[in-house]
Amino acid sequence: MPVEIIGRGTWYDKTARELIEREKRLGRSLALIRTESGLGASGLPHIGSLGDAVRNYAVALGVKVQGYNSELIAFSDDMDGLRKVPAGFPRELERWLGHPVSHIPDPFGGCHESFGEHMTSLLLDALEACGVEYTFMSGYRAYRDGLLNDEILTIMENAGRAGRIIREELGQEKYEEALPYFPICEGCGRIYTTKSYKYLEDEHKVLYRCSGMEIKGAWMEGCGYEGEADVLAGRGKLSWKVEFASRWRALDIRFESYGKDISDSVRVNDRISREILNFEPPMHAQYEMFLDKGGRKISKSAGNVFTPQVWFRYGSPQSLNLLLLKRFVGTRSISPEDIPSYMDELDDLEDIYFGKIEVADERERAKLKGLYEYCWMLKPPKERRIHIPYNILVSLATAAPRGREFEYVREKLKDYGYHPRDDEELKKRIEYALNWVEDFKAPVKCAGISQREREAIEEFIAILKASETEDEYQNSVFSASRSKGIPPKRLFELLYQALLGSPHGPRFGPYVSALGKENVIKRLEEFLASGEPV
RNA sequence: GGGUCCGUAGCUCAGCAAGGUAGAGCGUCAGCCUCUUAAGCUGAGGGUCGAGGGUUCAAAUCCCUCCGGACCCGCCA
Repeated sequence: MPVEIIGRGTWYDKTARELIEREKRLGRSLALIRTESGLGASGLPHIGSLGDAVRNYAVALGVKVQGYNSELIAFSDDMDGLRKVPAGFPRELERWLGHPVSHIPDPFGGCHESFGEHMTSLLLDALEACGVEYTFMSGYRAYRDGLLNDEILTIMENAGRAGRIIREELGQEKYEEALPYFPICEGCGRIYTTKSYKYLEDEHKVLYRCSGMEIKGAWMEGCGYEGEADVLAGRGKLSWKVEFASRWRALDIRFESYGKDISDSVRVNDRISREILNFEPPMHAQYEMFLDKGGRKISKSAGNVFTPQVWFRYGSPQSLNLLLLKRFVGTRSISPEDIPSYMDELDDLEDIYFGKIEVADERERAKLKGLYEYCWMLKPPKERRIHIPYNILVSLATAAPRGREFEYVREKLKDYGYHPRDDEELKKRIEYALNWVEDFKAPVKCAGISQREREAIEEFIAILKASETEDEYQNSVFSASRSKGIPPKRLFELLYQALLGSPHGPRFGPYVSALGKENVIKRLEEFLASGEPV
C-alpha cells in the first residue's frame, strides 16, 4: 500500500489540510484563507518574533500547496504603550513611558516616523530576507481608519458579558468594572494610565480618568485628567483581552499560531470571538518560547537581544528559517553558537533535496525535502550549491592573513579539493565565517607549557628571523626543536596552538609565508607574553 | 493557583506529527605522514531512550500515573 504524503510532507502541510477541512466544516468561504502574525513594536525584534511570522507564513504556504489562496497578515502592535525603556536605548525615552510607540519620535536618528515604525521596520527587513511575503497592517492605522469599528461597538455594547468571560477564564475581575478600552489621555498622551468607567452608547463615547496603572511591578502615576473619548475616533485601543478577537473577525483570520506566553489571552479571545462577535475563531497552534542558553526567555526589553540581524551576521536567512521551522513543539535554548550546525544541516537537506544523499524511507525523504523547500519558502535554488563545512571555513578564516582573507580562503579551498564557483554565495559564506572568527574565537593564551618548550619557541623565533623562503621557514621548526631537544611534533603543536588555537594546521612553511613572517613573529611574541611557563 | 515543554551515548542534542533494526556532533581510545594539501582520513568503544503501567504483532514515538528539571501566565501585551 503506498503511503500518502500530504503536500510536501511537513507539519505545515498537515496543519494546512486540517485548517482547510475545518473551514469546509464551518461552511466559510475558501476564496482567501488568511493567517496572522502580530509584530511587537515596543523593542528590538528577536528571533521569537520572527518565528511567529515565519511559522504562520509556512501554514499559509501549506494552504497554497493544497490549491487554495492564502495570505499572511503581519499586524504591527504599534498602538501598544512603551512599558519599559529597552536596555541600550537612550534614557531620554523615559519621558515617553506609557505613550503608544507609534506616537514616540524615532530615537535612532529620526529615520522613521516613530519609535514603533523603526522597530517594526527591523522585523519587516528580516521577513523580507527570509522570503516571507505578507500584507502589512499597522494597529495605529487600523484604529485611525476605523477598520475595527464594528467590533469595537459590539464589544462596548456587550462589555458586561466580556468582563464576565474574562473573569471566568482568568479569574481577573477588573473588567467587570472597567471597560476594555484604553483611550489615549488628552492630558498627557499616555495610553495605559487611563481607565474607562462609563460607556455612552448613543454617542459611542467612553468617560475616562487618567488614574495610573501598575506596569511590570512599577506604578505609573496618572495625570488625573478626566475626559471623554469617541471609541471610533482612533484615539485609543481595545484591551488585548478583546482586541485579538476583534482583529480576527475584522480581518477574517482563519489561523494563528501563538507562543505559550499568550495562551490565556487566546483562550479568552476565542470565547469573545465566538460568544460576542459571533465569529468562529481561527484555528490555533501553540508553540514554545525560545530561550537563551542561560535558560532565560529572550526578552524584547532585556539587553543582549538575539535578533535576526545578529543571525544574519553569521548565517543565511534560510538557516534561520530551518531553526524556526524544523520543530514546532518544544522549548529550545538557542545562541549564536548554534548557527554553524544549522548552516551544515541546511547543506545536508539540500543534498537530500537534490538526491545526492539517499533517504530510504519515503515519508522521511518527503519530509526532509519538504522542510528544505519551506526553508526557501517554496522557492529553492535550481541546482545544488557548493557545500563547505562551516568548521572548515572557520579554520581557514582563523588562519587567513589580514587584508587578503577572501583570496586566502579561496585558494586553500581549491587545495582541499573544493572547487567553489567564485560567486556571491561563496563570498557570503566566507564572510559569515570571518565574522564568526572575529566575534567568537577567543585569543589563545599561553598556559601550561614548560620552560623548555618556551625556550624552543624563542629559539624558533630567532631562527625564523634569519629565514627567507618557505623551505627555510619549515626548517626553522626542526632546527629549533633539535637545538632544544623537544620532538618536532610537539613544537608544531605549540606553534599551531599559538597561531590558530588548534594543535594542527596547514603545512607550516607556506602558511608562514601566507601570514607574513613579521605577523607570525608578532603573534608568537604575544603568545609568550600572555602567560608564565609552569 | 492555572498551563506548557523537556528527560535518548561522558557532554550538547536530533529522531516523536503519521509506531517498524537506537542516530549525529563534540569528547575518549586505536590506527594513518621515517621534517605537515594531517585544519584531514579510517576504525573502535560507549545508551535499561527518567520510572512504572496500558494499547499493539510491534512503542524512544500513542495513552495514563509518578519522579526530576525548565518555562509561561496570574498587571500590560
